Amino acid sequence: MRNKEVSDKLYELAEIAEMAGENPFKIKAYNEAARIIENLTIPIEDLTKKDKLTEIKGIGKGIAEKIQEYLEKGTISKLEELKKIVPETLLEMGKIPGLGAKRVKTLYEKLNIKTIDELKGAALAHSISTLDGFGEKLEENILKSINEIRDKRNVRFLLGIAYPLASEIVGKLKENSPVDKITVCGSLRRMKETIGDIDILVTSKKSEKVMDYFVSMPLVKSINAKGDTKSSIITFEGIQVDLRVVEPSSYGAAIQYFTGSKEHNVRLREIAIKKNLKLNEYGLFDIDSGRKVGGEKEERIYEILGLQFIPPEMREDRGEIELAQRYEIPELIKISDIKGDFHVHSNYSDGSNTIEEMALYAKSLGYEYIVVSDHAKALGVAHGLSLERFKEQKKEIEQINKKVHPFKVFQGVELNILSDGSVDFEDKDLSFFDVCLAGIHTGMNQEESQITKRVIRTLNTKGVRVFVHPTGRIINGRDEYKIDVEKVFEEGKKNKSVFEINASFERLDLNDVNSKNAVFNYGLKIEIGTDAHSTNSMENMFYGVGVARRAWLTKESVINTMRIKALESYLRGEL
DNA sequence: GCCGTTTTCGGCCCGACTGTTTTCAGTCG
Repeated sequence: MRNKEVSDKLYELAEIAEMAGENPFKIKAYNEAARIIENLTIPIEDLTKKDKLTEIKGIGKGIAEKIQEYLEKGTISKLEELKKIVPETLLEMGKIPGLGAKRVKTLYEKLNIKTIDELKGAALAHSISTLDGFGEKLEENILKSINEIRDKRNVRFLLGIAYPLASEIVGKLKENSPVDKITVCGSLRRMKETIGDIDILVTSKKSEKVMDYFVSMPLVKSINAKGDTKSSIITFEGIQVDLRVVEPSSYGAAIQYFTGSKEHNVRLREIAIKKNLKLNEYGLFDIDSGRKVGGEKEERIYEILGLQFIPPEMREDRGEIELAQRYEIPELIKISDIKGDFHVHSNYSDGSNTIEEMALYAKSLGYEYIVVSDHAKALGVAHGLSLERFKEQKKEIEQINKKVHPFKVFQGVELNILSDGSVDFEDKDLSFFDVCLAGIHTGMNQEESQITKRVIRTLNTKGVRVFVHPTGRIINGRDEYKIDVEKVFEEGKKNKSVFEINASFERLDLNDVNSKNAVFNYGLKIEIGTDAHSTNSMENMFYGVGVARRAWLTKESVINTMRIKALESYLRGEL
């Protein structure tokens, strides 16, 4: 699947075309096409072969030809031509806050500035402020930004770090300041795997008091801004938190606006225009009369636009708007649908709690079961267990199950997919377990064909049912290993394999796009497991459900929404 | 460059902020 590659190429084309001063709407079209392909779940090369590219909305004749050219020759002639006019180093300059395509172009044309170093030199020599439209202030800001860009590097925080922090702040604001309504918006509300900053929206009759308290919270490291309607702080973790106070009559519109995504909002405003309405963060207005027709409630905005309400997690303009127009938004899976955690560890391997402690904690979360899936022997660093140890474990589990009945501990195992695709134990021994999970823990640097081949061999091993953390990525830490997910899904379909959404917030693997692909294009089933190594980590289930919701999944696609009896039948292959 | 329940031509989201400006361009989200 070469979608990512093609979409990156189109983004690059858009960036360079912008620097070259091409028609802004052409650039918009390139960016739009890139984004669509990025989120596409079918391989772009298949569509190209079947000559079906232009059937995708947003891809016309021109871009289709460019994609075809790229897939065949590895280059796009238009892009190569632009590169001759625009030095690629200008793209780096464009990333400096305050410098966009227009200013970069002017700097290049008038002062022949091509690199950040040259830019710094020019700023220090005060030659930038001599240009029309450039002033001393801008020159100063450019210098400041150049110094900042080196340590900033667009940091995004993990959902699992930002979410608890946001909840804590909301709790404090409710408790200690006169807020009426309060909602967390932005990518956090959409449960995106990483978060740029935290946006909190409130209504209040005494906004100064809310702001005073907000900037004085103990977790505040520094204050960026403090005003009547907006304040902004940085916490000790380095996360920026923005707080906005809005009028109650605009609250719904503001929530909608600040939840995004940007692309989703753009589509909504386009729909509004067609209905002779204007949508902004203050409300929905009739264009002719200027009269406000909505804004207090978010649901009402969707309703007036002729749309079914769209859950925040779906708001990425990946087809959810079309679905809402047909009133076909599915009933997404909820945390309360989860009946058990499918992937936890105990102190038999590298977990820190006993099986019984894990079981009791799971019970307190309202679960009916857990699958204890300790590491098998090949993973020495995690105290992987021999078959003999698993037999001892089985005895203990039987004892615990008597105690915690009707709650049930299933005995699973997390097998290692070894470099040749075999696993820790022989095939005949796998039936010993209630369920066998398998994952890659070593040999992650192999070539794509090799990794894909070994996973396929494992999926074809009788007894192995679940493929855990299928792409191996650690967010902000390690890239996915090279694996042909399409081939693996295809093979999974033949073997009725289950794929994991690993709910550990450093992994969230499968991610939203892959999960959606697995379920909607291959009919695969998903298991959500926290991979918890201690009782508390079982709370991360919430993030896994977030990924599932972003993938549009209903509870029917997720096997650990089943009750015990149904799951037992399913694991026996009866369902 | 894309698109069409008024359109195959003429549109293409919206507002805030900043800095440079006496009415606006550029950038950003």
